[in-house]
Amino acid sequence: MIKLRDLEYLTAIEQHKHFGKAAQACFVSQPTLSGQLMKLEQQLGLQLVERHRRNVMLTPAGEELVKEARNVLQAAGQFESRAKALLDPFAGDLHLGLIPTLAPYLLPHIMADLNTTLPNINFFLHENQTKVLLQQLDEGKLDVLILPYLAEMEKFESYQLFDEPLMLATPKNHPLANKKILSLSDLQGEKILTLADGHCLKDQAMGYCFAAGAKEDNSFQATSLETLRHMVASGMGITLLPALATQGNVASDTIHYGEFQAPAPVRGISLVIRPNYSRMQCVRAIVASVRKSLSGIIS
Amino acid sequence: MIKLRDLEYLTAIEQHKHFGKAAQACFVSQPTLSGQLMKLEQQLGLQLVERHRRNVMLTPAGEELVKEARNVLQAAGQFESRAKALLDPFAGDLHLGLIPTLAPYLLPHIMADLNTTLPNINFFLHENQTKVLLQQLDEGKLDVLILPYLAEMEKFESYQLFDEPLMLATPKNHPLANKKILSLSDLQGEKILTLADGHCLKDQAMGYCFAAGAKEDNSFQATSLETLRHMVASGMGITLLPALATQGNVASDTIHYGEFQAPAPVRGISLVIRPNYSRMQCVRAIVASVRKSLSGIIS
DNA sequence: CTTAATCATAGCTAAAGCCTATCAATTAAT
DNA sequence: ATTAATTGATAGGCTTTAGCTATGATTAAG
Repeated sequence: MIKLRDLEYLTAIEQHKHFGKAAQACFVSQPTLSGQLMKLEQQLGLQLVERHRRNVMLTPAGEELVKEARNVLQAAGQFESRAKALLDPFAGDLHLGLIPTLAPYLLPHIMADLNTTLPNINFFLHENQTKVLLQQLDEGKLDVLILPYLAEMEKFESYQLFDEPLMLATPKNHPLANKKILSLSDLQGEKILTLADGHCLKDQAMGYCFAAGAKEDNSFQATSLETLRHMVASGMGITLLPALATQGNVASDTIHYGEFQAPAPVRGISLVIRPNYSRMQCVRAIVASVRKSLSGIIS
Repeated sequence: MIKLRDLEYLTAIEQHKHFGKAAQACFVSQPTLSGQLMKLEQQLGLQLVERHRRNVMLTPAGEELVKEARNVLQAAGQFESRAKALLDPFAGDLHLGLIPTLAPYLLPHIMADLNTTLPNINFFLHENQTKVLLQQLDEGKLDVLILPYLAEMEKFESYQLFDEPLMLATPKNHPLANKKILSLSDLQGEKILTLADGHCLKDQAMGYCFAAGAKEDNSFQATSLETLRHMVASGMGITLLPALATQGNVASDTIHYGEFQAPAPVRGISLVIRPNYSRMQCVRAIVASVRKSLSGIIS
């Protein structure tokens, strides 16, 4: 296998037409350069340099190969400079995955600060259900997930970001809308509107509801939180909504969002990465940024 | 300095996503590839590979650098294949220098065989006076000279090709034209037409003439052999012409070419190269070819 | 004839690449 | 659940090689 150093020696010879000066330019001794060049010639099986006391000159083959050598060295230089450019741990593309019940309500709160603290990161946002996100994370298509932590994620590495309370969404005229102090047990006997299968929010919310003695309203399954919200607004039932989705006074004239007393149902939002993920500095910065952004919004 | 082998390891990892298989593809052991790749990462200061038991994947930086690495390796491959193509010692360009008093008369005899025996050599023909040719040979602008050997060429390497006799060119009606047996001493008292200064033929011919007691005709100096020949044809004098220039019956109706008896004046035509010239096989082939071509023409 | 310049040679050292053997962690299977 | 197999990392040792200094040989120049 050819060696880059030898190509440097060859081009130096071409440049200086003098072994001593060429060696000096390569920061090696003259015998070293002489020897390596001879080895190169031997390896290639052809003479590259005509050696005369007063006048070193390249053979035609040498001239030809110097051109090729310069190409190789230039490519190698580009490799190194590209590597140097990639050295900045806070630069490059980063693919962030979020679930649909979180993305539209969380992103407005966090993107501004993320773009400020990591100005050289290009964020690509991917919205998908948990199962898909985990698959894509594992495959390397995604770098970072932000979603409710589940036990099945233990093979990954995760950082707790914040606990998002689940609020009770009821029509304004619903009996529970007036209850000052709300507890899960108040749900006993209620029928709860739910999201479609596959949304982890459904599983989580219904987990709390079942435990409290509520039932799923099987007559309907919403495919998005907004659909769910509109169903509540039109008086078709009640449901649990994550706190971030209740902010901004959306439909606040027709829907009442009730807060449960402790222990309130929550979903623990975490940042999830592959173990050994290469850009830990970046991850730490994201964790810090998101926690900071959320600190004023969710206790 | 980056090493090409490391780039091969990197691209192999990218291809196989598996250390063992990548190592096998590179014909090294798995620990070797692992270690070298780690060293490369350390050297660049950035992680290129995410290592998982089931699933090796490249980091974004790794993906970027694999592209660069392939560029480098491709350039290196081109270097090697170019070197291989240059291996043929009987191929490539060859710059041949000849003097004006030889080139037009010799080349027709030798080029056919040269092109046959060295079909992959491109001959470039350069016509100049000896001094210029030697200078250009020394500078590497020329590869091979064919000219009369002079003592000042001893710093070069030379191969005797043939001895070219000098003939006496006289007008048909000149007294010496009828002499059957011609010797140098017959020139005593004659005035000899000569070439311009700088042509080595002048020095050689006049050397013989002076020794024989002839004189230079200072009233005129020809700038080419053809001019000289025409001057003889028009009866302006006599001169010595190299044998090859007298062949083909040029102006044979007005000029008589007389052959000297032994020891006849000759010029020894040699092939001259730099010592250590790289294409000796080629040179030997040329020497053999020229000798062969001339064998039937000049004893 | 001597001096200076220049490339090659000799002998040595230190580093680097590579190997085998083994470990540790994970996955798959009995 | 325990065992077997897979896979990348680690340890230790061997061999090659790139590099050095010192010196030699040859040529050009004063």
